[in-house]
Amino acid sequence: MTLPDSASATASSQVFDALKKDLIRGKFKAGEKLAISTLKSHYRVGLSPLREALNRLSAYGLLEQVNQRGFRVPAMRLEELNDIANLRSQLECMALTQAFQNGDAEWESLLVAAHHRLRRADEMPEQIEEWEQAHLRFHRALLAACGSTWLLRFIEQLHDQFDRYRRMAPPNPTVRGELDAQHGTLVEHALNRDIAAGRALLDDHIRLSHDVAKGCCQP
Amino acid sequence: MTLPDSASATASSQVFDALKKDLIRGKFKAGEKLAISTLKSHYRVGLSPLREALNRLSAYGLLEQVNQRGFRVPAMRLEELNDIANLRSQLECMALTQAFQNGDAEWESLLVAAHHRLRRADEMPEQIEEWEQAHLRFHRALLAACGSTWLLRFIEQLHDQFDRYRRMAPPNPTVRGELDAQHGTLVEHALNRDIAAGRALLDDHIRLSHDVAKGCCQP
DNA sequence: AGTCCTCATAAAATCGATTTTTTTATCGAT
DNA sequence: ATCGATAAAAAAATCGATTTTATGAGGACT
Repeated sequence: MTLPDSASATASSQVFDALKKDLIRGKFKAGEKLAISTLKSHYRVGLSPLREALNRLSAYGLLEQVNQRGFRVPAMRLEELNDIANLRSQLECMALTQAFQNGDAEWESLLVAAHHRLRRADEMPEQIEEWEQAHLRFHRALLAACGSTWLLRFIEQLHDQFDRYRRMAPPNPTVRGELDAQHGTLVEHALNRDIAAGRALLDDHIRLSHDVAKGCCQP
Repeated sequence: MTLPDSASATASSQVFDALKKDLIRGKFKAGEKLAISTLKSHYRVGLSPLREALNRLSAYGLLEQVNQRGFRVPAMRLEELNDIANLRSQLECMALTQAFQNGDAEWESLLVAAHHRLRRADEMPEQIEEWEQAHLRFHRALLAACGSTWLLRFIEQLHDQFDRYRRMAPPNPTVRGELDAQHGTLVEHALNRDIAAGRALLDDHIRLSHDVAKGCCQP
């Protein structure tokens, strides 16, 4: 008897998820070449599902593939971080505008709920992964009502890219407190449908995270 | 002795390219489920490279993958076409602004060259694939100098999505002539660095293509 | 010394077969 | 007749082995 899993995970998708998480977490060195046989034993999967996951990850932009010489973790370049942060700011402000216009009561309550979970996670600084997940979900919830599937897709992709840099950088408790406070204010602006204030604050928020993330490129 | 190929293509990347082309061309029915064994014999490749290509294509958004039940060609929905066209317009106008600001002489000459090739292709209406390639390259060249790798990446992805709809729609010779003319005017605006005119025209251009492409959803 | 070749090794890519899961077909019970 | 269970067939996913290609060490030649 098999469990009625939400979506019975194949080995491919499991190792995809695990690898994605580890790549964003910074478990691998930037620029490192991945040794397939090592990954195989580490993630306990066969060659085929592993290669399928690696192929998906390079199409997603978390790996680089060169044709006859395997897979490589992308380098961390300040120039690219700037590109990611700038674009992220533009796209998220675009989405915020639409979300504030289209969002209904259901959106509001999901956003408030996501924010509540994030504040709970703020209180337990030792559980990093829980906070990271709550944080990602909060930002998703903020823009979820924007109405554009493709915009959300690109924003998610940029967010993952951005996090790869941010999580590599040394933490800054002062700034961290400020960032946390901004989340609450963002919710207020959302409930007030104050687009101008929301955009300005989200832009600040990303700029501030950007400053933190820069710490990973020039030590 | 092996040929010093530009980048020795693996079976995976070859079938990826071929499948991508066929998907955009509309060789498969929308919503169709892909029969792996059929593809295998059609593209003359083994299972592993084929599956790797399919995985890449679903990460790219040209296929949908459901975990234990294979790969499916995405349906064509008017709503999605609208989303793609809107976002494409926004992102391309963004890129155009930056390209007009940053573009140097090299950019100008590559753009003029790409336009020249496109006009040549216009003259031979029977060679569709050649025109399609020239057209894609022209639009790439127009925005190439924008300076943002990630923006270009997303635009390329949206362009592929858009083309899947456009190429399914019945051709409209009248509009087609107008669209062709717009390409020339876009080059003029680029050389004049007239950002406002360029954005307005590019927006029109996409809107007009959008109208044509709509023909595929409601026959 | 430096460059170019050759061979040995390691890694990537591919194949064919096997295992697992889904889909379809069949049959019996209500 | 419809529903549900079961068995057979088909398809997807995975494995292990093989083939192909890149990498690196050694040696001959200029």
